[in-house]
Amino acid sequence: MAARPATPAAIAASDAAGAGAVAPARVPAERPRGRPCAVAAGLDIVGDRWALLVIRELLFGNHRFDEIAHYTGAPRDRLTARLRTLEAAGVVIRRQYSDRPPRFEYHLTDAGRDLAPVINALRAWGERWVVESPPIVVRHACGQPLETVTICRHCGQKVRRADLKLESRAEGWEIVRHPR
Amino acid sequence: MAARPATPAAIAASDAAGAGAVAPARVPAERPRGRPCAVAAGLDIVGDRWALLVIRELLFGNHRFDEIAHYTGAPRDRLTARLRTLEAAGVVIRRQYSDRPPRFEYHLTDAGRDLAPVINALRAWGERWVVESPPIVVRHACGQPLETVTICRHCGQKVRRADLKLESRAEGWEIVRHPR
DNA sequence: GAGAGTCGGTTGGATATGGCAACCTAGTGG
DNA sequence: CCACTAGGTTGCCATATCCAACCGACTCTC
Repeated sequence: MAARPATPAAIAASDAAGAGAVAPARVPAERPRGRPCAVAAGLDIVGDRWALLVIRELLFGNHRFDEIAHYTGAPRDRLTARLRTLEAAGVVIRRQYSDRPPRFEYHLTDAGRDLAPVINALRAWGERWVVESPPIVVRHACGQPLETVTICRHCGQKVRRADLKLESRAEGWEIVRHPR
Repeated sequence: MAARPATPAAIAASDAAGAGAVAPARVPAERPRGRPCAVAAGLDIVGDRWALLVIRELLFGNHRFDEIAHYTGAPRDRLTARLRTLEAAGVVIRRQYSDRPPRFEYHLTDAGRDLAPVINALRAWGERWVVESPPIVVRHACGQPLETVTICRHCGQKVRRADLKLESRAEGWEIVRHPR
């Protein structure tokens, strides 16, 4: 598996190095509270108001600051800060495409592209439970509107909640104490 | 907090009657900017720092205020506020299980349970790109650690990004101007 | 019947973050 | 010279968030 640049430690380190003069950033540093969990760790990176929308636009093929600002609706200063933290987390890379004047584009790394399933799951949920009619239609190669099913890679069966067994490896953070 | 006008709450209620009928919902009034999009609409409901962690715990079987506060690490006042907005959005319901003293539990609605794929996708991403070793192991019924694949329901093929065709139905919000 | 503990919150105050418009720099085009 | 573009930065203010402390209505234990 590829490099894993996104550990909170790495972020904290690169932030301390003081590369940019921007936003003191909400770097995770520590999450002393709460269950240790990959979900929480992921949310530390993409769990704010704009991050996933930025990544949506990058997946759509909009790579420039003004495009992203326009299509997400994020305030420009927030966008600047978020792009920096996403870069520090290894989710996007900033690429200069013009020397003079200096101009930049933002692209997804492998880690960033790998967020597509998260966004698709969220889109599916939003379409089902929130919006009236989908403002964006995603079609699969087969020509039909995309409807996704999640299956287990090992056995090929559809994943149902009842079929999952959870096991906590963190002491003091047991799961399901009262399975009500 | 401006109570979110019972958008999806109505859906859950009318779900029984409404066959395949979708959402008498209206797109959240309060996102005047940015591309209209089910992802953004979803994030308006579960896109803050704590919402998905709360839902994670409810999926784990922890239904009481103190449990949720402890396992998520959310400050109690934030938790109160988030539970209220999630309730207003129809994602959780608040259930009294004791009259005297008054005591309450929080449970997921169908809409809330339907967020499991989002959380699983996020867990997969976090395990791959953020954490060193998964603090929680999810096993499928087949006995193997769960690894998920997303497939298209129509054709059964694995969904790859290159196979997706996007089509915006919102005027002025076209997609992919430079598919770089 | 005194004291401690449980549960589901509120309250107050400090701090961090977000939103907005205006501004800046270094160019290009006319 | 002027207008315009891209990619931000700055200042100001409003709101959200964090945290610890507190509270009310019980129950449990001694």
